[in-house]
Amino acid sequence: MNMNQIELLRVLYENGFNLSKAADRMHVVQSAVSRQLQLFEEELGSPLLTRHGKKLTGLTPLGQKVLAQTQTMQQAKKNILSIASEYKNGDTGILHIATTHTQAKYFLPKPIRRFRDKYPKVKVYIVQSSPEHLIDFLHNGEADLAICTEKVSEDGTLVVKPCYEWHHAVVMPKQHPLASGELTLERLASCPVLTYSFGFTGRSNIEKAFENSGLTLDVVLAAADTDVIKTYVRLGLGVGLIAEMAYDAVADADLVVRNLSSLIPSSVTKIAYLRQNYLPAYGRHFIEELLEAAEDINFQ
Amino acid sequence: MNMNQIELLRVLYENGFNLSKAADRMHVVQSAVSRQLQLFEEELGSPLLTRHGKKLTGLTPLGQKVLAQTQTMQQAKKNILSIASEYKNGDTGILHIATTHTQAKYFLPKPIRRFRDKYPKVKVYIVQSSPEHLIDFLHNGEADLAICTEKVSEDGTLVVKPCYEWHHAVVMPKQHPLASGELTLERLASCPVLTYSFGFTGRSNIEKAFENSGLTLDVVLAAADTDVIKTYVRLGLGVGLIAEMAYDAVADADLVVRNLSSLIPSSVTKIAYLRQNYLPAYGRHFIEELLEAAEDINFQ
DNA sequence: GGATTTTACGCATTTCGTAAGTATT
DNA sequence: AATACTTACGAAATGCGTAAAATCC
Repeated sequence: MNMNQIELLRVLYENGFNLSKAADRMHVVQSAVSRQLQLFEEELGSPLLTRHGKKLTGLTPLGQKVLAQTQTMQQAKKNILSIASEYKNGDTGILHIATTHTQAKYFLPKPIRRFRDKYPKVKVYIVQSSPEHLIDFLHNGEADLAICTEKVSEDGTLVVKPCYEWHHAVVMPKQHPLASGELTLERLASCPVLTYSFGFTGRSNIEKAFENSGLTLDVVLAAADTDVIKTYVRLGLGVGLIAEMAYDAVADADLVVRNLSSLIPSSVTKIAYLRQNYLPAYGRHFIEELLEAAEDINFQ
Repeated sequence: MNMNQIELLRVLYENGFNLSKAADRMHVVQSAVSRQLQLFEEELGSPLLTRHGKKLTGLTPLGQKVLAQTQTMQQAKKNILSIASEYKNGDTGILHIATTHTQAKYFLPKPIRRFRDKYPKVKVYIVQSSPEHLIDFLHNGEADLAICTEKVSEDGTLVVKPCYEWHHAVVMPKQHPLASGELTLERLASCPVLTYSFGFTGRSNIEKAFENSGLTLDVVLAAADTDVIKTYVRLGLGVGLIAEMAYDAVADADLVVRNLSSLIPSSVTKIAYLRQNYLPAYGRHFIEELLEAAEDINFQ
């Protein structure tokens, strides 16, 4: 068993069990990986992959379990290189942050700015995606940290730190009827509503609030992106249910914002990373920056 | 970076950073490991080991961190071989159980007997030691499971399952004054006491009970082993504070036993194993046997 | 027939072992 | 003086690439 065989299994998995593509990915010829796979299976005494004739079709039950182990091995290898690089190069490196549009635009700017002042030689790459994919990015090594509000299941492989608590707010044009009078779920339910797509930015908490009241929300437009929602609110399509921090007092001065903290359960944005993923010192400091920025919000 | 270099670091650590011994352990000549170490350090760009001249003296900070990673890599490698072996050989293998004398003698016999009936081809090796070393056995791969009452700190690397709850009891010769009348901590404190050594079989709970009452226990003999304690109780050295399940109604019929459940906090014996250690099916079934045997005790 | 995997064989690289040299205690 | 580590060099083993054959769709 050697590193290349370990890597091969993962690369095969990521490339539809296509030996030729896996060979390309690993910068060797097909015959080489074919041979290595044979040797690996021979050593283990059982096939790792299912075949139709010669063609590889998937993992055997054994292969699935072995794949899981190879992933921790490769993570450890990656960690070793990362640790060594940290010692050699000091405060240089890349931090891959998986997050959503809302966090990237309304929460991260300040902590990232402060982080960059302290660690000018560390590059910060924001990997933006839908919440359900953020954790995947952690697992497949495309991100070091995930910052998200929903879908963070604690399965023991993740370290999850609560970051800050926030509420939703409703935004609407100034002349809208909801702009005055008491705000109730009933009145909200009577309006066309624009809000986040399923799985985005606390959408599930919005659902929950209305379900508990036996009301149905009339969502006429769902978007992943607060700016899209605000754009259509301005066009008069309805009121926007957005994260409170996504309202900008200056840029959104033409809109009325009303807090929904008493109507919709608060959401908690969390920081997550793989327990087995080594975070260099600058990564840990970045988390500290996030938590400091979060305190400003939690105690405001 | 290859597997041998990874293994080398751990073997060096386990052999006092002695290259020659490490070479023996790995069944290669010294010059080979010397060269491999150089190559590894060269690849990482910094030394892993501190040196006085040519002699290796210890790990650098980098080496310490890398060692931690190499250990997870080797664990994963071990898991792969174990998984493959499980597929090839079915219900055969070895289960290494780290535990103390008390558990081995008074709790394990029944579940092990039942387990052996179901898995006759699995060998059960009991690695007996002091509680403080049991967890070490897990970490250095000498045991798959640990069964112990004390010193199980949950640091995230362990899976800890509570197994059964039990109390201490006091045993004494039949004519002893404590054999009749109300049992109190005061009366116990007035007797010479024989009990477990520090760190053994709930000894800390005994301490706690007396400390809370402001009483001092007069321990005239401490042993790791219930049978030793009972032997000296029979010689009249004092009363024995032992685990309730260590009293055998038949063999110990010459002794009086009195329950201390109202005086000394109950202890919980736990099952622990490394989260990252792959347990074959028979290992998981063994845990089930333990938990079943535990239920008989908990609900008796 | 195009794509994919396997097999065969020679070449290149890596790793090891022997042996000698250098440093440490 | 004995033990421990490094260096040098030839030998063995390992892994790769080219090319051709076999198989799949």
